[in-house]
Amino acid sequence: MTVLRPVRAGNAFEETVERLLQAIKLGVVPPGAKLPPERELAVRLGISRVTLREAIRALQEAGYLDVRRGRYGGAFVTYVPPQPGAGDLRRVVADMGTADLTDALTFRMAVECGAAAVLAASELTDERRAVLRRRLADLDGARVEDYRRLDTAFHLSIAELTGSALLAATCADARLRVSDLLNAIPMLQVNLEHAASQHQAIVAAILAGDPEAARRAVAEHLEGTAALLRAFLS
Amino acid sequence: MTVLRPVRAGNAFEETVERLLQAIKLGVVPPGAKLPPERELAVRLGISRVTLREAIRALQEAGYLDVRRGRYGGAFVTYVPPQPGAGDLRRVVADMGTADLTDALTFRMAVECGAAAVLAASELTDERRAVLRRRLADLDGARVEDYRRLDTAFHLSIAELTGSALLAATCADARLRVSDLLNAIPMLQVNLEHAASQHQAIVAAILAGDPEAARRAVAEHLEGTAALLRAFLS
DNA sequence: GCTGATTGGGCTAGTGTCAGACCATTGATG
DNA sequence: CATCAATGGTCTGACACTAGCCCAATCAGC
Repeated sequence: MTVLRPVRAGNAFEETVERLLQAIKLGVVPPGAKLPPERELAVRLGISRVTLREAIRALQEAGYLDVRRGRYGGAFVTYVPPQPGAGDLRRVVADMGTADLTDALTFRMAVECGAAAVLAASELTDERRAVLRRRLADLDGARVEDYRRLDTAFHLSIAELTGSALLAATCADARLRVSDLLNAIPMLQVNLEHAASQHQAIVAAILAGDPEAARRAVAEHLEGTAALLRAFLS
Repeated sequence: MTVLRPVRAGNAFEETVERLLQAIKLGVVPPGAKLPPERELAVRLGISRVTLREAIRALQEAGYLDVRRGRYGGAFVTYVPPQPGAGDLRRVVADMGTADLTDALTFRMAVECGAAAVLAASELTDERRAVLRRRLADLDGARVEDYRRLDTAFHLSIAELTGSALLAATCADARLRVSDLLNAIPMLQVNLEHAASQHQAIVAAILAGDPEAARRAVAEHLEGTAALLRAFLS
């Protein structure tokens, strides 16, 4: 009876905190940048300013934001994704729980594979092809501290380019559910090079209009980190 | 900025109505059956009984439910999916709007293809293989009035069998977004036979452990109805 | 026909959330 | 140095939602 699940994940405050954390951790609002003004953000999130401010204050107290008043003020992101040591990963995996982890990994695999296949099967305008190439190039030239953010941007742009807002939102959600885990994985040179060639394969398959190859390329790419994470479940 | 989208789709009442309608229209609670008792349902939906009752009353007034008091009472489903005439389809498609329709179709394509591929790639227990075969058999032997419900059950069971609650919920959501459209499509003998062979191909690919074939089979299956619906957009 | 368990129906007090108005602070600009 | 636009900070009255309690109806089984 999966359909009679809870209607809402929490109260408005909790969900807002979660959403802002998503924007911060996924690097949608990078370190040093500021969130949109409260009034505008409240409208976009579909909540009242009061509730939004409570959420912002919570994140401020938790050290994610620095809030400044006055013109040119705002809520500035102070959070910088931690450089992981190997010890962290075991803890983060344990924190999440086996069931949630496998659920999240399965979910992400299905959704991202589906998005890539759909994108490959669609007629792509030159403009959209350019966006995809651009994201790939950004990632290739990324400095280590920007890597996760640009990697996220690359993966999300695949879903966004399908033109489906629902699909984009779902992929963002799937990504967030594993972001703490990804952040805890050490970035080794071998892995980065491996990932880079996989990213290229994904883009090549999409641009070639080959859904099967696109799906396979994404599956292989995700299976790498998934296997790594599952290894920590024992 | 897909991540700064609205935090909630509506108030608790609206979302509850939507969810119950989902259960009814998808046939999770078939005609003549009754919803769980209010107290239990309120807990499962994570809302108060007051709000739940408002939603139930709305559905009662809209003719979806028949509510009876006393022991062995409850909220009984009276809704029977309409036998469509061709004229309805154009209206339903127009009601939905071009953007929402293409979004929903893209979303469903991605999510269901992803689920089938993931399921095909996983190690399936004999029990799970049996469930899949059973759903297929149910559908083959279905009477016309049960067809949509069993078709839904078949499609959803693919997502559920992956073991990912997130994926199952997402597929249910995707299905609901097109359910009004599917209900408006006349069920012609040719189409049903066509669908039956496609369903068989899907199951065969999954049981054979072939993600590529599974994805392709689902894509072909969904593309049929998608093309039909898109034709009504002109 | 009684009885008791089960279920919907209704009430109340307390908390969460909202919309909108107004105040306080900041800093670029003239 | 005065101004003013942009932004966070605060308050208020109204409405939505909740938890918990008790009432009313129904019907299987004794």
